Order: sequence, then C-alpha cells, then structure tokens
Amino acid sequence: MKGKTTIYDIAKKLGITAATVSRALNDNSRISKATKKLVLETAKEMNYEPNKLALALKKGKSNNVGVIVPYINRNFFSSVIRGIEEELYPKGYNVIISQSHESEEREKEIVNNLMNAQVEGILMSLSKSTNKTAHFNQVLSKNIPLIFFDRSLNIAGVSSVTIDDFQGSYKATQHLIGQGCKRVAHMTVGKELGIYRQRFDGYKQALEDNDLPFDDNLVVELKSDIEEGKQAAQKLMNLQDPPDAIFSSTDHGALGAIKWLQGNGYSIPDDVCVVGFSNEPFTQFMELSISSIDQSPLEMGKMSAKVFLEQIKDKKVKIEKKVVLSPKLIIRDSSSKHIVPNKKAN
Amino acid sequence: MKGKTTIYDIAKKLGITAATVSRALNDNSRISKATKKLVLETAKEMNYEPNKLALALKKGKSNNVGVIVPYINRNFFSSVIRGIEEELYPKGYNVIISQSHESEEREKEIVNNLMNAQVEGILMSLSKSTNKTAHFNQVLSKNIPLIFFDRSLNIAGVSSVTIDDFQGSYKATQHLIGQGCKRVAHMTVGKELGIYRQRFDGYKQALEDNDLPFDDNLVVELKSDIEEGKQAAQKLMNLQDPPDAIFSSTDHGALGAIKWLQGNGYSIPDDVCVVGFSNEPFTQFMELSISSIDQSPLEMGKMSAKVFLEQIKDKKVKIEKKVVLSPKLIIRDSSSKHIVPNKKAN
DNA sequence: TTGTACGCGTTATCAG
DNA sequence: CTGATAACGCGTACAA
Repeated sequence: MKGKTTIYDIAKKLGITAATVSRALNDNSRISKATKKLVLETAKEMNYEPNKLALALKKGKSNNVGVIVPYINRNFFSSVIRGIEEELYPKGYNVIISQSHESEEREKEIVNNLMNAQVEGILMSLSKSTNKTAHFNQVLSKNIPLIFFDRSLNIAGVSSVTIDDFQGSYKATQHLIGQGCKRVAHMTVGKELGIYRQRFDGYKQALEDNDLPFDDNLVVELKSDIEEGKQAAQKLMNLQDPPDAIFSSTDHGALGAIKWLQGNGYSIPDDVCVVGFSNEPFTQFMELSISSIDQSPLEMGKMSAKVFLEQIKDKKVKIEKKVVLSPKLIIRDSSSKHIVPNKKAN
Repeated sequence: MKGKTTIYDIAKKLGITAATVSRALNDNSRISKATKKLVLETAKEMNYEPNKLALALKKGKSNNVGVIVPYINRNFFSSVIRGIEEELYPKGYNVIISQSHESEEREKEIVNNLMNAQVEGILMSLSKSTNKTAHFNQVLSKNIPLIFFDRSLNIAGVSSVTIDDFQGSYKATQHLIGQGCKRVAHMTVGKELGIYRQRFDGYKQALEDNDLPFDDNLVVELKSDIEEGKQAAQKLMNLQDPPDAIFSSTDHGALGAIKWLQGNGYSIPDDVCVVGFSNEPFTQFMELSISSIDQSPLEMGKMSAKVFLEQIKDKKVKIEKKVVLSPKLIIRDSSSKHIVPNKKAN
C-alpha cells in the first residue's frame, strides 16, 4: 500500500500504454470516447491521484509560490498572507511561507532556498536590515516574478504593492490639525525603512500646508514598542512647549503614549489627541478607542497575488507594476474632540 | 539564461560524467580528492544549485510539510505557525499553509491537494465543522505523519498537541471562586469542538469541588464575538439572581461582556469579575486589562513540529504521541479584587 | 576512482 | 486514435 497508483499501473491493468492513459486524463483530443471513459473510470476506481512532483519536474512548474515576511504572527503580515492564500488557492497554487526575522542574511538564505524549490514566484516584504539587493538577481534573471508588498525597494523588474504612506500620514496630521491642534508631535521609527521616512514626510508636508511650523523637538524616534511610547510621551510632555497632539507611526507607540498620558493626568483627546498607524485590532477594542490608519492588509495580499498572476500569465512580456493602495483614516475616540456634537455618538 | 545549470552541464564542462559530479556534490566516499575539489569549484563558479524537484521525485521526499488552519490571520494560529516554521526551517523543510475557513469540504480538498503535492507530513487544526474523518485515511495509509494541534480528534495513528483545556478552565474558575465569587457564569461556544466541551467540564468540576451549585441559567452559548458577548452579559445580569463572575471560553466574549458591564454601571472587578480564554494580545493592552488563559501557541507550534520530526525519523515504527501542554492563568485587572492590598500595584 | 544504465511519474513527439 | 520512446534532473546499483 505504500506507493501510489501511477498512470502506469492503470495502463497495465487496462492493457494499454501509459501515454494513452495520460491523454485520457488530460482531455487530449486525440483519444476515443470509449477508452477515455474507461480510463477515467478505472482511474477513479484505483484512487489515482497525479503526482505533482513528477508533473512539476516535467514542466518546470512547481505550482508553489514563496512568501517571505519578517514575522508571521504579526497581525498585518498574517492578514496579507491570508489575502494571498485566498487569491492563489483557487488557482491551484500552494503558498510556502518563511520568516526573515528582519535579518538580511536569513532573507538571502530563504530566497535561495525558495529558488531551489523551484517556486514560480516570490511575494515578500523586505526585512528591516536589507541593504543589498544582489540576492534578487538570481530570481529576476530566471524571470521569476518578484513582488514586494508594503516594504518595497525600487529595483528594475520587480513589482510592488504598497500603500501610500505619505498620504496616510498626511491625512492623519491634517485630521489632527482639523481638530484644532496646533502643535502636532510625531513618533517615528528608524528610517532604515522607506515607509517610515514617507510617513515622516507626509506629516511634515501637512504641517507646511497648514502654515504650522515644523519643530524638531516634536519628532522622536522609537521602535514599535509600548514602553518606548511611554517614555517618548513623557519626553514630549516635559518640553517647554509641549504638543497638543501626537501622531505615531505605529499603533504600539500610540498605545504607550496614551497609557502614559492617562497615568499622568492628561485627558485624551481634550488635552492631547492621538493617532496611530496600522489599525491593529486592539485599537478599536480599547475603552478609549484609538484613531489609526488602516492599511487594508487583506486587499494588499489579494492585490499582490493578482499582480503575480498577471505576471505569470505571459512571461515573455516583462511587466513591472507598481500598485499603490489608498490608506483609510479611521477616526476614533483618541482624536475626536467634541467640537461637532453630532459627529460622534459613542 | 533560462535553464539552471545542472550537474550535466558541469560534467560536460569538465569532461567527466554526471554521476561523478553527483558523487562529488554528495560527499560520496568513492571519489578522488582532486576531482571532488574541481567539481565543487566549478559548481560554485557556474552557480550550480540543486533542483529540489528532481531530488524530490527521485527520493519520494518533497521536503515540504502542509499546515492547515481555519484562518491564518488569527493571532493564535499565526503564532502556532510561527513556532512550526521556526522549528522546521533549520531542518530544511518548507511550510505550506492553507486555510480551511472552518469548512470540512475545503479541508478535505486541501488534504487531497497536499497529498498530491507529496508533502511529508500534515500539521493541522481541525475545522469546526469537521465530522467525518475519511479524508485522513489516505494520509495515514501512506504512512504520512498527521499531527493535530489545538483542535484534535481521537483517531488511531494520529498524534496531537493540545493544551489541557479542562485544566485551564478549572484554574480560571477556581481563581474566580478564590476571589470570593459565589455565582460564576460561563460563556461557551457551540460544542461541535471538543475544546469548548472540555472547558465547560472544567468549569463545572471546579464548581463542584467548591461545593457551589451548578446553575444552567448561568451558562450561555455564543460565538467568539464581541457583540454576542455584550448580549450575553445583558442576559446574565438581568437574571433574578445574577452572577458575580463571568468566565468566558473566548477573549472576545469576555471583551464584549466587559464593554456591556462598563456601559451599564457595573464595576469590574468589584461587582463582577471576568476571565477570558486565549490571552489574545488585546487583553493585556486594555486600560482594564483582562485576565485570561494563555495557550502558549508558540510552544504548541514548536512541539507539533518536534513530534513530526520524531515521527519522520523512523517511519517503520508507528508512533502516536499525545502531548498535552499546561495552560497558564494570567491574572489581570478584570479579576483582581483588592483583597490583598499589595498583591497588585497597577 | 569513475563510467554506464536505469528509474522516479509524467508529458510530448514521433510514428504507426 | 494509440503505442513506443525520449526527456525533465538527479542518485545509485552495477560494472569496469
């Protein structure tokens, strides 16, 4: 019972040849109705299932795509992956996932490994520490579609699906200003990643467009970390001229800030308005729900998958598609001053 | 530039045969130091990478394992997957993930598909609606390790890694009683899944062991849903003899309950103590943090992977391992009455 | 130590 | 319409 039944088995049983069986199974035109029916029946009867490995070796197509994210158990990434899987599963593709742990070395290794596994495409979010791009040459030169999502880098031949971080940031800042805030602080993350740079730029631009001065003291850098968010808030509020709003590039930073503010007698949003980024699930659950920027990870995943499918369709044509999704500002308690009474009920 | 360099290419270049190249690459003993070195050098020079598909077909080993979960973007499942990936990656396995969407039909399809893809093992959490187990026969009969995690079913030949849901539930209830609560309500989920049945049993047993009466009115069934949690809380508190504690089988149910209670003048934990289940990230972030049962998903994933590795090691021996992890009760604000003043500072 | 020949399961290209 | 044969890339008895 070990070995699966092969087309050869069923050929032998029927006294015909494996080639004929193959044809019957593949709706080949050059086959008689009768034998086709016969083959199909006995195939079912013998529980025949095609060996995808053999097929893969033969065709040079594995029906696998590789997905690389820093960590899979981060809500944003797992949601993107969900989108990818749901789009690709109906098309017969299997999704192989790996985690780079934000390490360029590991990312390199994984890309290598995926290429050996003959994946038909790689969909990934760059690791924070990735500087060099040499490890992508092998995949591009082999004409394997490479798609970056969220964290992208401008490389010839690679497509990308991102959100407009600048715009999201701009919207958030604009919203805070619209709430009457005059001194908007910004919590950012190390600028290794372009996305944080763009969020910073969006923030700055919104200030400028509203004739508000940019103050270096109001910008503080931290990791996406609650503890650091607390410290940052403390630092900001202890300034001579403290902010009346905080826009954080991460929800965790925003959360930390809120916790510190609440613990130190500040009223939110009346004293300080806060907006985060990412729309992590917890932001809506809080008693004081947190305003945030939604990145629509599911759509990002689906879109990435679609771009892949498009690209795989005709590989002769070199497509390089840059999709930029629009972020949505979700206004919640943490930034809703009761200026317009009927604007919010909760 | 399309085709990869094969051992045949490098053999031709060196004027030797592919077999020799293969031997050199595989540390075979029967080869001279000189040619071995030569081969290795030119292999590197030509950017040779083994084609895993060919290798897989040859050996009947794909180096892939399949992982099936209901939805990948649920914190618990994505954390388990993280554990699995981190344990298996160093061993050279790739992780293929699929989502059952809680549908037996889809689960069946996926199992089939994974078998065709020649995976070397399947690690999965059953879908809620799975009743029949016929689709597992093919994997067991082919001697492919099948490991259930979290949601399990007793099938001969399949290993499982679960937590002791009974114990977790017992601990939670015991804790509530220890806080002085006399009427502990329980929110459960449809008993299609054994885990919720066991949680119910643990709850009941704890009551019994503390000489507290079991009251059917205090048990309400809902999905893991905030809205339903609210309704359930309302229903419970409107009883003639309302509860002074709620133990919910899910964190989302607990959250809903808390939101309703807070919105209706109840004080937590003074009027009502609440404990959830799963230790979702948001439970610790709330201003009023929520007590919960931690299921250590990461360890569950790692353990599942280890069981798989053990099983694959010698396939002659039929191993059937049942690992039961101990859940941890995490006591937070929502159930910490200020009985012992110095017990909690926050 | 190396070469020869075959097989893994499938499809494709020839003939017939 | 069907059968024989080669090929996908690799590993490995067997022979030399």
